[in-house]
Amino acid sequence: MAKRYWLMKVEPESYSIDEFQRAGETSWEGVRNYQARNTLRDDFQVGDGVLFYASNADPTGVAGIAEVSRAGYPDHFAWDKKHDYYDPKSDPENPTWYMVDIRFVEKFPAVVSLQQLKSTKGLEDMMVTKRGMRLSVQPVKSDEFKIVLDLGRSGQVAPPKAAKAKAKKARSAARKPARKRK
DNA sequence: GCCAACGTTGGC
DNA sequence: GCCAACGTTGGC
Repeated sequence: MAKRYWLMKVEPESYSIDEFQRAGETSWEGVRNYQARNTLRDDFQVGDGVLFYASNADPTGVAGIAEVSRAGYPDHFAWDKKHDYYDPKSDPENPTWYMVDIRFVEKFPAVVSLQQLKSTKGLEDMMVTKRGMRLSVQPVKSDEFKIVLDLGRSGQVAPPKAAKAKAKKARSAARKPARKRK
């Protein structure tokens, strides 16, 4: 099987690239979305490349690189009643949720911001650049991985605020009326 | 099986 | 903190 590439999201508040670098390796538990579960369980292979993406961060974006060090295995945190990730639906005989392990590879000199990803040629199809994309484990094409890797290693900084303001304006223009809610 | 309500994600 | 987008739940 050819090497594949993934993007994994995490909020620095729960796990930062610096913590990851110090630890060297970490388990990746707590994914509670079926689509992401399927990917972890069925598609992750040892040696696959991972873009470590910091969400709700400053700046939000790809902070570095990891590699898969253990393929999908049952998320045992789902069976721990006292744990936040506890889920009574998951049966040890037939686990609902899966996790993987990843190993730290490198931290970029500067985060490749979401804004940069959106404005870089060749990354137009990356899922993470799509509005409203919440999937926490996403496939990445090898070409895309390469582009992000080059950007990250170059240490190029994010574009000026003007670009952000422009993007924001375009977004609100596209916004539809809110759904009615009680 | 529909769909409104709800809870969560996540950019800003 | 705001709020749009999304996934899940549950009444029918």
